[in-house]
Amino acid sequence: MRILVIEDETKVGSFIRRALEEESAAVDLCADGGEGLEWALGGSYDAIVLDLMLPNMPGLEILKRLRKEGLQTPVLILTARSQVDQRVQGLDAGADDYLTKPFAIEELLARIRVLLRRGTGEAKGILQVDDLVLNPASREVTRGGQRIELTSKEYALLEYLMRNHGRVLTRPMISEHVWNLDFDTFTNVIDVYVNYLRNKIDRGHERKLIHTVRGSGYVLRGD
Amino acid sequence: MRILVIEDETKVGSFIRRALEEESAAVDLCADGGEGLEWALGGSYDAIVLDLMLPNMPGLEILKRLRKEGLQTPVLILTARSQVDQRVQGLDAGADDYLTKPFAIEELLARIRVLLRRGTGEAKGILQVDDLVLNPASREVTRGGQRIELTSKEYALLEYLMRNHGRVLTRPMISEHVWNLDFDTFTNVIDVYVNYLRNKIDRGHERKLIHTVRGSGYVLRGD
DNA sequence: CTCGACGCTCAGCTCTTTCACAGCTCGTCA
DNA sequence: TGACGAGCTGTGAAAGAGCTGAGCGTCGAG
Repeated sequence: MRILVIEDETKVGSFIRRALEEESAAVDLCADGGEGLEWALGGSYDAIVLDLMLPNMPGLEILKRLRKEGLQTPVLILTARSQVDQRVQGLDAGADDYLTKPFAIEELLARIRVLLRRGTGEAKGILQVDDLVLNPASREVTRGGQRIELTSKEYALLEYLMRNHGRVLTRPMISEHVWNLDFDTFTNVIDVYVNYLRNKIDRGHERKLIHTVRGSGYVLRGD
Repeated sequence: MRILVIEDETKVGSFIRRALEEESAAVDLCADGGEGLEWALGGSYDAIVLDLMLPNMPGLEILKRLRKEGLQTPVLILTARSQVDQRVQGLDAGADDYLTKPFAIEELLARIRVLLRRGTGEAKGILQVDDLVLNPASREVTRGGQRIELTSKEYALLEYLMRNHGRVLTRPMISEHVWNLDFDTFTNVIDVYVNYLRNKIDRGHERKLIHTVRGSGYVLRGD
């Protein structure tokens, strides 16, 4: 789960970042409007949180440009309470939802989950591959009805695999989405965590869901 | 698939290289501008990734010279966020697309796929010859709906054959694009791998797709 | 402060993949 | 038809990709 937060107030920004990271998201925080636009265009994010009051470039402008470029990523805008008109303009410009400051962080998390769900088209936001089920809202994972306990990183990895099931995910892609690293670390963390996941998810099951694609990466697949 | 990456930051460069190689591309990495120009002109690449900020020679200069020499290879330029003007100049100078740093590797891969597709004119990037189908995005190959498992090299070879189906490909051409070797090694690896592919793709099928052109090379052809 | 959970590194092991090589087959041409 | 060379293929060695158990540092809870 890769999320971009464009917010100039550092306190608010880092607060949001922290909350999202505790939900196992990989978060990029950006305090500048123009910069934020570039990041959004190049970053393949799953969702964007956008403050409408920014230096250099008004948030509304960013939003319009993103949509003009054909970017479909869900955007949640933040506005001051008083600025009703901004909010309306924002929604018109292609925002998917809004929140007025000040807001409860719980509220923000909940709304982001809704947006993510909308994107995948999965019913009720629940991800399912074969008899493996992941509920992002409760962070609960089960296989064949059996509950599986995962650590934060394991969960993040599994969620990424499930949201992209059937697609081969290369190590650089995984490292970017789950670890938020944008360079090669020459470690085998990913292999290690895939192994952890296998032990918890595939061990003892007839049908394996996590498959290695030698020389390429990994793929989560049912059939 | 042969790709040239001209990028002086070694970390970024090797990260890109790795990502592309996991997509079965043959990658040449070059950290110097002048050298990069030579390579690009001499190398018959399918695509070029060009950082605009390079030592010795500005990336823009390289691009202009390439186009002046009549090279049509698709070029994806990388720019720093702030340098909007550079990017514009780059596009004017003949770049096919751009990406601003930092970018998600996934985004880069996706854009390169688009550039490659543009060349071949294939719809949605899916390659098809007779009932043999290759999906570069998911790295999946099927014949007559039947799934075929390929190793990395086998896949790279098949992709090359399919992107050039109907054309006779000589051994030096194959060796350059799939193995990234530019001299004759006096081996018969290519014959060996063509044989592997035949076993997986043509064996048991009435219509053979891989044909030997004695004294020349190989060709993938339907009917 | 202590303990356990977690994130991660590292090194040794396993098994696939890649490739060299040699003997074979088959097409071509005299 | 026979000789030659191009291409095919079975065998096995070497490399390397991936797996996994051991262990270390950090952080938060008790």
